[in-house]
Amino acid sequence: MPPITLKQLAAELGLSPTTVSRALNGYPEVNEQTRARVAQAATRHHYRPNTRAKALATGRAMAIGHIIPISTQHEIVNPIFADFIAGAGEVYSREGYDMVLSLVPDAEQTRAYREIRAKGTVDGIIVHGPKEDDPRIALLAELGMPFVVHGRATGAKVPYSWVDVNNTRAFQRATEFLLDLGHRRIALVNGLEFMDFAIRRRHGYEAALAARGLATDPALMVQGEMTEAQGAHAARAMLALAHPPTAFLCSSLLSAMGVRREVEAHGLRLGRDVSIVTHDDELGYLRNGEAEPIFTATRSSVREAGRRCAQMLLGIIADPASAPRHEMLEAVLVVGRSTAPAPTIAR
Amino acid sequence: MPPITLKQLAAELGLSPTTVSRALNGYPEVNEQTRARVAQAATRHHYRPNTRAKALATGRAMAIGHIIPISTQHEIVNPIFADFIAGAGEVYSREGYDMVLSLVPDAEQTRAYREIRAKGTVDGIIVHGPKEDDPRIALLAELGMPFVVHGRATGAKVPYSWVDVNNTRAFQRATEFLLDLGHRRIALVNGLEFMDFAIRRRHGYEAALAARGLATDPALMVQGEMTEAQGAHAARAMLALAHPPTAFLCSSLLSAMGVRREVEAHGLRLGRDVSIVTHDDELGYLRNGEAEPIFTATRSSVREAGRRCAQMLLGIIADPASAPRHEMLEAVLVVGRSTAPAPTIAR
DNA sequence: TGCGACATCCAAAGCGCTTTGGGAGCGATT
DNA sequence: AATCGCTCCCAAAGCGCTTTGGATGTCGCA
Repeated sequence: MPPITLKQLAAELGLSPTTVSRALNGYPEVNEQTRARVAQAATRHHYRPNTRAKALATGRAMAIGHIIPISTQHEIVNPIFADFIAGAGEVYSREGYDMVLSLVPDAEQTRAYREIRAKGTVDGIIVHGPKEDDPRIALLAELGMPFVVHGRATGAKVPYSWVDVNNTRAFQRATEFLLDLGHRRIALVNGLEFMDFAIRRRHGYEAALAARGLATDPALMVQGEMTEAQGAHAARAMLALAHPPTAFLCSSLLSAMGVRREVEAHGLRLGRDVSIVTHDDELGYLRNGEAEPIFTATRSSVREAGRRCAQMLLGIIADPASAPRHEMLEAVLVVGRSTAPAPTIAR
Repeated sequence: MPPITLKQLAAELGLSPTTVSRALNGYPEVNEQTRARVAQAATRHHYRPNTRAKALATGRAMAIGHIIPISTQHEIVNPIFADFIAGAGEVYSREGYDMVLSLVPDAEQTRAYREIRAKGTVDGIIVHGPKEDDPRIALLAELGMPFVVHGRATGAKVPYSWVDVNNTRAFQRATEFLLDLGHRRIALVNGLEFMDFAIRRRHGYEAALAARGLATDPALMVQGEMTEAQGAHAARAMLALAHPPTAFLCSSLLSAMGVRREVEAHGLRLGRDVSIVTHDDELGYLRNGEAEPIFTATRSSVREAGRRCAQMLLGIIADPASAPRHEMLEAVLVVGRSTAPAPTIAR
């Protein structure tokens, strides 16, 4: 049994489709009594307007697109993503929007965005995982499609709307915190540094060191996929150095867990011999402790970022002519049990 | 500049919309030469048929819905999900389908599925995270909407299509493996046991023990969210027992990492004093080692499951009258460095 | 009594596409 | 020369909704 249509509903009520449509959409030119009758019949039949037809008639798809770049070189379909989606999804379902995902191979991005525009399945787009000089931004701007970037793209020439965490400041702050504890050999276990966020994190780290007159040491800086193995590998290599680091700054909880494992495998104690500060995205299934954090961390909810992005995009769609919007989220530095003053006795 | 329409394209070519449509869709009643002209003009203008209009005309939305239940009690928006989506997404984009996600609070499931059906935004649905006696299955069957369940729902009364890992056999096999190594005190760190997969895993574990005439010990069985903390908590409690387990069977790599941490914190050595076998979903960003596995594991790619689900669903949509389909994926037992014969000397 | 104002409803067009039901043109067949 | 059978194209209807532009009826007021 197919779903009931507006026309059928109208026929049953002895009304015209016009009136029923108006009644349901709250237009004034309909008797309140009739409106009530219509509403009642609608709920009785579980009537829902067909989205495709409505979209065609109104020109609004009532859907937002999330385009996930998939490349052979790295995984963007990552732990961050699920939580971000969850946050954005909350907003969409509250506002009656659908969320459509497209996985697009890196090579076909231009074609894909064009196509999505032409197909008209979505009213706006959220851009994930911006890289330095990301070409997608200029493309979307040119296509005239509303969009919000989660993150920023250093080097973009056109203005655009974004929601981002202050990665630079967060990592600068974290580095300062470790410096204040007396650490001088601080390692950076970063994400892939063609990703914008990773670039900014490194800048923050470098700025903090520079402010104290300290030079960076390439041997203490790695970049890569933010996995547990990455952390373990990095720590293993660095702890074997003649001058090993006394502290690690990690880009994700997973990396931090890898570092912790290797630190402990070396017979060192975390939060005494070695300190770790990590960035914590507050992922649903990867918590940094409960009430009290385990790792000292720069904490910023990616789910909240998802909510903000979604909200901003809906705002832009409602008022497309408005100026680009920006929202900077500040990460808070929460102190856990993974940091302590630098050991004074040389190891 | 709005995207070009069929009509405009036809006008430019001096043809009727009918002919252009047929040319583009490969119908035979059009001159090959004209078809070529049309095709060329189409690509030149980046023409893409408007999905909404096409959907309305054909009655096919060319989209698949993934409904993610969100409940207050636990997170289904979990690490599994991103990888599953990635797998399914591959198939969809290859076949020209869109993927639409809806986050639906547990309480509103019935309403939500009805609504999705009536709105006509999708041609089929993939059901995530089935629970015991999951009501969604009967509901979808009644609505006459094509669907495939990722997993199964013990106790469902109607026939339905599913793709599932043989969780029972996997955990039975893993338990036997540990028993063969001489372990007698084997702990089970399971997922939440109202989830179907967790129930089956427990059954497999119990069956293996029973087959050797061993009783289960409630003190060695926990269930919960599969996080690193869960593993650590469970291990801490169990290692403090008078008769601690010599082996752990974990439902996820994260739990296993938690167990490992606690084991090492107790000064025990993994793969000598204590063994761990875990289930490994082969998540993109949570790898169990590289070439050689770190943990001995029952391994089954959730991304592959996503692909299979998607493929099956498209098959059902193509032939809705066909009988329900089933696909059982077998997990392989891969041996890593986390298992060894049970220590003979009592600790 | 007549007229404008208002409230309430409806017919029809249109969104961009597919699809049914022809119809014109043309060479081949009888 | 009339007919048949193709090939190739088109007009028009329809998918389910919104929206413009009336139509009808009722009421108040001069």
